[in-house]
Amino acid sequence: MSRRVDQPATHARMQDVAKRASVSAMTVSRALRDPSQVSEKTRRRITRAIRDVGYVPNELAGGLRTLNRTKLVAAIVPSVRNSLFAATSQGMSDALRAHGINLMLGDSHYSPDEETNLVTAFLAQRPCGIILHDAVRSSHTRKLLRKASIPIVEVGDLTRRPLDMAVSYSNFAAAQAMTRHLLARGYRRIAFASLPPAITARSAARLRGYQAALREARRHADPALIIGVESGFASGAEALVRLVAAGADAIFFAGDVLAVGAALECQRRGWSVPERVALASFDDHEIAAQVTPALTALRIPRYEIGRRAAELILERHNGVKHRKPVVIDMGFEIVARAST
Amino acid sequence: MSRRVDQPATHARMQDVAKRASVSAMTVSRALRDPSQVSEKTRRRITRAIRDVGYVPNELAGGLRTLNRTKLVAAIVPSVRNSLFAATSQGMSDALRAHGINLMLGDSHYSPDEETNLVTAFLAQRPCGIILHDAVRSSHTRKLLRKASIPIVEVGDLTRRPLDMAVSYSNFAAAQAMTRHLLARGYRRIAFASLPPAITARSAARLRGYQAALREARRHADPALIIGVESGFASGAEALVRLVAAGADAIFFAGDVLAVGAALECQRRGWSVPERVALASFDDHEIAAQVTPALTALRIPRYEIGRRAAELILERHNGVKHRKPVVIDMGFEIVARAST
DNA sequence: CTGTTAGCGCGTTCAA
DNA sequence: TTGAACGCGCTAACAG
Repeated sequence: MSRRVDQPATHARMQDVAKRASVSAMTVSRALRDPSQVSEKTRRRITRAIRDVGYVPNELAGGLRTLNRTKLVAAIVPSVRNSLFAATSQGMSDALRAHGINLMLGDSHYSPDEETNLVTAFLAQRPCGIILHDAVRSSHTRKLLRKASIPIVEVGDLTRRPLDMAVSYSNFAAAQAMTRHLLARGYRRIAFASLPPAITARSAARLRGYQAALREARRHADPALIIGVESGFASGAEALVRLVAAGADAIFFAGDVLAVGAALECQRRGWSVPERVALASFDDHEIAAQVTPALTALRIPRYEIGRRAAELILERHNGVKHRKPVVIDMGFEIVARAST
Repeated sequence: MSRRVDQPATHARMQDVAKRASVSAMTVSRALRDPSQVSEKTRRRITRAIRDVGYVPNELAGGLRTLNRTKLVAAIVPSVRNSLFAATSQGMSDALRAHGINLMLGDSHYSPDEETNLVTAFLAQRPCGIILHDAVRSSHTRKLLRKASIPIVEVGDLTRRPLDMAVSYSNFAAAQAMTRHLLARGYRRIAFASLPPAITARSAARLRGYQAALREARRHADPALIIGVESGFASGAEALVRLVAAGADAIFFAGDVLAVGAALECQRRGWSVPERVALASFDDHEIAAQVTPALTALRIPRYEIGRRAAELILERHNGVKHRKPVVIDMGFEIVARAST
């Protein structure tokens, strides 16, 4: 060992491998990145030496030298544990892993400020790409992102002017489609319950979709039938009671598991669905199909969105030139079930 | 700019900031890491210059220089999207963020081989700590982990001999406690349904806990009442039917959302719970409390486990010497509800 | 309080 | 096919 004594134990360096294989570090480097440049015999000695000393290449140093970038893609979602965003994260993770790139994941707790801080913290790690669920508000941060000149994908909603690229479904179109579905089924007093302002941008787009559908049908949106509620099953149950009291004959729950909470509350109260009130859900959680009656829901391709977003970054990484701006609409689907 | 022309745009360097503020790079470095060492006036110039050029410190280079480590903690869970593991990931993420450290997250898809590959890929990034949900089997990989000489925390189960540290609940004790609960309620033919072999280690520990409780009560475990099933609501429903047919008067679902699936199936069939059959769940999913009747469940502090695991890494990082081996039992709780 | 020198581990470039 | 020198961006150690 040429290393200084008194040093805490650390990883073996390429140099250590080289010494053991009686070659130079350079040859080890080549053997790892393009084995064809190294003779069979030398290669075998090196491979052995790598195992012997337990060498793990230092991507930190390598990244600094080559691109000043790590083989990491950073992603920011509103919540790590929320199963909807987790599905998207899974899509990213799977696609990236297949190409030897790893995922750096953080969440904003639905706070624009935290998101801003996280962006900076992530950029400091020099990722080779970044995926943002929500649009970044701070103009300084947007500037930093552009300056980073790495591929950026936004996935929370379709946007006309992405920072760089966007992969999503349209919150507006999805809400509009579900409202049309309810109108087509003959419901006249369709209520809309969505999450609180924290996620304004998306909630607002959904509300506009709902209103647009009503307008098309020459119907007036009764303000008493539009409410914002907290997340969670219990909130769904509460919203149900309030909206039925306000005369709703159908409720479109535009977020989280609200619709499931409402469905379970109907069971407890013995309210028949959809006779007394019809229920529709924004996301098709696995549980939505299991309650009685099964819930009509929008199926959003969340996993696929994550996968596609990661693929875009990989493509760019491999030199593919996209004609900017790239905006990919991954669509959605209405799964009509017994609740409407 | 001193940078070579023809170079693709890239981040500003500390040098660029220094030039703009008419100081040396070293002063910029100090202003960032210990502002008290720099005069007020200089500091202001530097702060301004940083904003002007949109400088984001390069942790890649800094990490290489200081510790040969990034400010990243790597974590490997069986599945990114599964809400149970996601809760643990959230705990890690929150605790780390509070200390300016980021999370590198990957999943093994429940495969020991993929986990092994991922460990190597992660170590190559030189994280300052690593959190593993499942115990690493490959002895070569275990060797690499030890050689990395970074804090390692295992969180999937309590173990006698952790690689380094462990934070978890005891799968054995939890299953034993729930089985005792069912015995105390007077059930005589208690069935056990758990997930398939992929997660053997934990499933096996749970099975042993179940068997131990029966033995204590001088009861024989009827092999017909012990089954392994796939994950998902539908599997829970199927298992319910099979086990009731086999004469079970209580079923302990030792994994995933099986118990919820069974509860919903009981509703559909009009089977009264717990009269016809009692149901108990391993994890206290939010939905477990919402179905009718509400499910008795084990409350596992998954978020807290993630948080504590991250904290252990941070402590070690800050020089705290733990008396090895560190094994922290975070316990569990039985939430008795109407289903038993 | 501020600047200079040197080098973290690797890969590019050039020479042998 | 292999090796030596240099530098990626930053910071520890030492000077001034």
